[in-house]
Amino acid sequence: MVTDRLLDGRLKLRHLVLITAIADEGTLVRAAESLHITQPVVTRGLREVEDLLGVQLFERMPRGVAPTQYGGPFIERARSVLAELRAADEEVRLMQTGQLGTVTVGTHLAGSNLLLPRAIAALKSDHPRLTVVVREGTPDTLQQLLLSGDLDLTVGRLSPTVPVRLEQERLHHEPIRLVARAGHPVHTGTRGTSLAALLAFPWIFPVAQTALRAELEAVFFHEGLPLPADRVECTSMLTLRSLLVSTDVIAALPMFIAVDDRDVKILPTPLSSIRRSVGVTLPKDRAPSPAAAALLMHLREEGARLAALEREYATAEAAPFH
Amino acid sequence: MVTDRLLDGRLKLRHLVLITAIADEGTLVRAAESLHITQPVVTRGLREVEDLLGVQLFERMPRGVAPTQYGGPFIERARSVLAELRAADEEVRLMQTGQLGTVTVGTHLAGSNLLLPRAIAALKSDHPRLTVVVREGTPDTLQQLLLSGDLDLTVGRLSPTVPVRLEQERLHHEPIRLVARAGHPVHTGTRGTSLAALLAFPWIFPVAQTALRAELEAVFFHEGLPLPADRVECTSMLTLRSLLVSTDVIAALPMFIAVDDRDVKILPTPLSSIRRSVGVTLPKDRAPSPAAAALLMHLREEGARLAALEREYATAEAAPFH
DNA sequence: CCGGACTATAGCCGTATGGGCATGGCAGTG
DNA sequence: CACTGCCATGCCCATACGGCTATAGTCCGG
Repeated sequence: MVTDRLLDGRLKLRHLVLITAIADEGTLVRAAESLHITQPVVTRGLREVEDLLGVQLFERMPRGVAPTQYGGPFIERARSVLAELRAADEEVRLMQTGQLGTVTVGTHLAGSNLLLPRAIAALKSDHPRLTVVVREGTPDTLQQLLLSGDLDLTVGRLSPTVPVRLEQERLHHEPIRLVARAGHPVHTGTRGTSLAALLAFPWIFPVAQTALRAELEAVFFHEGLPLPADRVECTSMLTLRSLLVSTDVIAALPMFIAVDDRDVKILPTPLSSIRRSVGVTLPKDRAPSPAAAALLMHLREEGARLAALEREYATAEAAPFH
Repeated sequence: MVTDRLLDGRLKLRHLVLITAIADEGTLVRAAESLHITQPVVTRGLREVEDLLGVQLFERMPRGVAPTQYGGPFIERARSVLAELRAADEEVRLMQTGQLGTVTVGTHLAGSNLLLPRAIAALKSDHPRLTVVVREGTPDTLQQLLLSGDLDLTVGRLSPTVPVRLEQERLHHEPIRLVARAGHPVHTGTRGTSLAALLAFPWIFPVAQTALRAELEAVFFHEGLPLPADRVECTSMLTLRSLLVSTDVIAALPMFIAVDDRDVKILPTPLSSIRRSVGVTLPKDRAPSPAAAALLMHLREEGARLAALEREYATAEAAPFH
């Protein structure tokens, strides 16, 4: 395998630098100057390469040296090798500063509608060459991917069960609200909007095993109510919204998803116990890549902004004239 | 200029080989085996590169090592650098053996119709990747180009004036014959085909300054005849042939050009004094490039073949029943 | 809990490397 | 003819390079 004459250790990168310098300067003396060494060293270095290749690279002339038939192509190769190395160096540096690279982020519904898109947008305007990969999945799938190293981080509702080797960071609270379509009878109805009254309508429930589902069930249990009899379990956000606007279904949605949608109205029904944190989850042991760190920074920024927004909404809801 | 961390002399090609070996083997121990060195050397070498780059290239795991985010791209770069070097090596070797490269050959009419094309064809079937450049020109132009190094060699009628620093090599004799078109009156005429009788027709003469022209003039002088009154001087072979087949013109042509052409018939008029050698001219000082040497070899081969052909024709012409 | 498979660290060593200086030779040029 | 650029050669020297051995540390599987 190491049968190449060139790669058996005798040829050094120095030699390539030397060759290109000679080619650039046209003279051994000037090449020596440009490399801050003495001329005999250049002569010897050139000799070494030529002996190694068994070929004369430069023709010696009274006014300097000129590439031979072999020299020309070889010089070009040398240049391209050096350029490649410089590029490799540059690449590493860019990756170090997070200007180049890939960050793979997992998400599951909560946080993915506002927090993540905003953070990605901000990240991209900072570092356009950064690649962001977003993968959707259920929380436990995503945790697997995090642990196996296929994901840099996940954004979403923080789970109460803290898996070892993963750490969570809260970014903002995103309250859950019950919603129904804009023209839904409940908005004008006389039966009120108590949880019990809403049991008469069909519901969309979060699919089992999600944190939100568990919380929602806890609410019903806490109020001593049965789960709605007529319910659909749905993971697809698109399907969910379609059902929501075209039928009389009731759903529990993260507040910011509901707020953003004109065809959907939030019900005043209190769900005080459901107020869980949205944040990022990332592996505890290994440090995030620079790219991941950059995204994380923007997630924190946008998270803080959303937290401020939430406080506004909270006070607005508390006000009597709403 | 030498500000690159990578190229300041600390990074060695060894390191690149090392990195790729590690990537290939997946284990420092196996990499060490494949390089026929001991494992600590590999560990240290890897450390050196990582320190140099300020980045971890491989993640150490209990069962071996795995490329990090930085490692992957860098390994690819390293591979491509090494591949480039191998290619450079290969290229030089191919050029050395004449399998790759360029040979530039000059030619002026004689020899260019059979000898050169055949030699080129033979060369190409040997070394398909060899580039052959053919330049046409007058003998003195070509000699200039030979001396300046723009030509590797020329093929053509050997000139009697031997320029210093150039040497000639005879390949075959190519006799000159007088020719006329197939239906030309001279073939059936009663006035014979003596040179004197031919003076009545128009002629095409080689352009001044060529060896052939001088020789032709010498023939007329020797026989005590004036030059034909009606004559055209022509360098273009295409034009010449066109005139030859469409008019009653007489021309002097190298035998093998005439032999090859069905529309043209050779006149039996003897031109004994015109029988000059065709051969190659090449610079005396510098050795021919491998590519040029390869072409030269084929020129000699084809030259010998043509010389044999010439002997056949000569005996055929001498025979009484012709 | 031990053994096996890796990697990491430390210390050692000969020699090739990469540099310098001085000098010589050679081909144009004034 | 002497001068001026260049390149080539020879000799010298410190050091870093590229190996080695021995050993320790860590994780996993049985």
